[in-house]
Amino acid sequence: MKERYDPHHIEEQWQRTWEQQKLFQAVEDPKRAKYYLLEMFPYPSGKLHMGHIRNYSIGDVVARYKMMQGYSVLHPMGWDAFGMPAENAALEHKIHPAQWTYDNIAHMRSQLKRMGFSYDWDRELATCDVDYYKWEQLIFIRMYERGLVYRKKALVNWCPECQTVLANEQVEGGICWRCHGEVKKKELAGWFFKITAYVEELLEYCDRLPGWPERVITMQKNWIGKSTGAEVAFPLEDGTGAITVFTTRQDTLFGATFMVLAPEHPLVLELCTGKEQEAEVRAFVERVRRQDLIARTAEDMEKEGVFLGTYCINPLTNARMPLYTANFVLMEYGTGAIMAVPTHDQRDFEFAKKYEIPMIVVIRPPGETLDPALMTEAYTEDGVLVNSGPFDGMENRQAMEAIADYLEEKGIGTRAVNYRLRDWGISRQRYWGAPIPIIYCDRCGIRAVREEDLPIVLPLDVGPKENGASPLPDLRAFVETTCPVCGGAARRETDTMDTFVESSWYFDRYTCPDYDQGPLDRERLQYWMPVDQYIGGIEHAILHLLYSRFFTKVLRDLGMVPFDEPFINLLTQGMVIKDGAKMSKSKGNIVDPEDMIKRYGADTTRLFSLFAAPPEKDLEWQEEGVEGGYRFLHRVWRLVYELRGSLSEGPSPIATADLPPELGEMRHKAHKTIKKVTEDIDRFHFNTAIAAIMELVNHLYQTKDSIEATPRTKAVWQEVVEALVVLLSPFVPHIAEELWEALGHKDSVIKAPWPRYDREAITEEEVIVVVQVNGKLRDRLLIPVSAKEEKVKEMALASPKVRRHIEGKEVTKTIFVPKKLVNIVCA
RNA sequence: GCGAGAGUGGCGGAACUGGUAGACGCACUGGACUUAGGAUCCAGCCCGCCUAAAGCGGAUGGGGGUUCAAAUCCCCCCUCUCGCACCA
Repeated sequence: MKERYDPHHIEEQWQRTWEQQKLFQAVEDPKRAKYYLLEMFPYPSGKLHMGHIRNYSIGDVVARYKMMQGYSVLHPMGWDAFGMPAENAALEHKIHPAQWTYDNIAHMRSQLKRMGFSYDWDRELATCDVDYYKWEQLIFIRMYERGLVYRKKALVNWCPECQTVLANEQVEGGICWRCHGEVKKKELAGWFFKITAYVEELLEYCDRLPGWPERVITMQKNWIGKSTGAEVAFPLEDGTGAITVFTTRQDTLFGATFMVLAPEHPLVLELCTGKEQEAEVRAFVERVRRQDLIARTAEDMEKEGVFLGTYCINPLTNARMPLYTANFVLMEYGTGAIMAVPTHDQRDFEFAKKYEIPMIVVIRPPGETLDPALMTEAYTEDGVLVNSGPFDGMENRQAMEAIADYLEEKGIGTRAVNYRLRDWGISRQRYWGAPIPIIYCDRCGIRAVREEDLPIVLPLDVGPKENGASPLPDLRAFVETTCPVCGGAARRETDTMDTFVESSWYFDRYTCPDYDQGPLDRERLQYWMPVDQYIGGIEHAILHLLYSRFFTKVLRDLGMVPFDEPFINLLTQGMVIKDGAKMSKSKGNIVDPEDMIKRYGADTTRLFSLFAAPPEKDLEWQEEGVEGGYRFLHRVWRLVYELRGSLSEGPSPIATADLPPELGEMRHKAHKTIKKVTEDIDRFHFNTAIAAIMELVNHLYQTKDSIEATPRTKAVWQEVVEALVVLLSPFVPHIAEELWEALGHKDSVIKAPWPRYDREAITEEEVIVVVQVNGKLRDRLLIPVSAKEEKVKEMALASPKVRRHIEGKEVTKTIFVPKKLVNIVCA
């Protein structure tokens, strides 16, 4: 054993050993309980960043810990390898996206290996491999057959920068999630996954995911955005039809005084045609359409609209209601038309004030009356109905039900449910993605590729065009094909799939990455899935996590997977921060993991990222803190080095009972540490687990020189130092292996069973009992645990420090908490 | 505006179900060893009174409450972070 700890000397050596011995190979062993630990796979952007290091260090602790506990562990790694950056790099560096991607994968793979993560590399997959995406194409076809995929022309989110369509989930406040550019609206045909077919189940199962963070669940529920109310038909005055609206406030129906249609609503132009307002309406619609998305949905956007020159009839009051079109009504939600109740909806109120539309109060606040002329804002709270015919005097909550019943009876409307969730648009007008397996035939229409004709291989002999556009539409060899039905000439779809499709099922494929009879090998899938613990960033709270849940349900209904939800437990780790801001190139506050490894080694890098903050919180990267971790590892090394002569050769049984006090104390401390570290890892408190190990090391330093080396001492030292090394191993595996070997072991430390604490060793014989007078700490007493309540109270009262404070006072009460405290209350 | 979470030393953070506030680490200060040390070891390190110690008092964003006892529970307020945001 070397005198000094030298991480560079040992780390790569152990990494080679692990690889050669295939120590982390996952095996489907029916005799053992399985544990599937998964971290979100990375996009191969070039090199690892600190966020990756943190994510994967957290995962590795859990994986190694579970392995040592005897679980059969699956801990895989792979690459989310399709996507835009590869195309950008292609243009910038004149390199093919595939080349760029595979180069990056090679580099990042070596970085991951250099960190010593316990992956089963035999299961590695890259989503841009045909062997992966061909199965995705098969799933697409199955979904198409079931009507879960459809094509439609729609007003979609278009990112001019990325030159592609984005799904709703991929637009954050009008900004592209990837390039942060402004998103426009554009009319375009594309393919959609019918995620709305599963909306109820996705919502319902939110409450059956107790292992997920509350806030992720909340975000998903909000995104799904279920609201219940009614659809009501308002007949047009001229009898030519009706306008249907969705409302959650049917209790305010008697107060609806006008109607508003979204500018994109198909009836807008039809209704104003031939009216004197026509020109004005057309101009308004044009103007709103040109407004960009962000401005139009901004909160402070002035509400404006124009009268269509037409009226509806309120089916309950028979009142005439003018029809408007206005910028604040969205075509995407509900029916694209609303009934407006200015007295009880703030938006309608503002609009009505501006255009001087009549207002009728229909809900009276408790003990008050409202005068529309005097109102300065809408009254949106609960109350009692007025001006509502037969419903007058009813509580509005009840009126919601009563009026819904009434509408259904009269055939005017029905109860209805609305969701914000829209179908998932998956067409991307990009090259570097999985081709959508569809063929257009002039005679037979749109046809799915036949299963036996799969895969539709993405041609690699072309790349993005000079202007960034996809080369596929111009590539005759790709586009020109034959119709699977009539055999005549036909064209291929040239859009590729959203890369979120790949990441929606990769975790399933890890269970059987070599399976060639279909997407998934049921037997192996059944053994491993669902994922026991998933770890990744909060930024996927909706996107990837919602899509994956949806996909799981689809695959279940296609008979491919036998479960409802993919991830039992989810841990969302915080960001890595430097100088108070997220690490980013533009801020210039990047710490490159590569530098950290060069300077301190992988173990120190891992140690700091686990010690500096609990996983779910943001982590501030501090160089001094890293130094501290490095120092600690040196300290551990030196401890083992100095004790190397005082250790026994083999294990020998030890009983706490007959040990001299300082040895008993040492065992006591060691076993308490085992307990603490085990409990802390179980609840992901890695920072306090490491702190506990540090305390043990400090204790050993304090006692080591005062203990004589007798055979019995050696046995205790051996036990304690072994425990120390084993406890450290999930966090800093390389140094642990080296020390484990120095302790005389032939097998890897990962083969050592996770230690169990000895109940007897952690039993306290004496405890410190705190004595308070009127809740203030006055003394601490060392008291045998066996001491009875009366005895302890007696001792407390006898303490001079206590007596000083109760002198001359009357003791009214004494609180006794066994093994903890005595509180003497006096007047 | 709505929803969620968080405010603890100079800093990162501890404190599981109310029971010693500040574990552990960083930074800082002093000492030892040393040719030297930014290596290592030991000690100190919330604030105030006091030369110091003992002692006493104060302290977990602010204010109030419950309790023998509150960082922890309840109410009000302030600040910050995140998510949603004209969703009818």
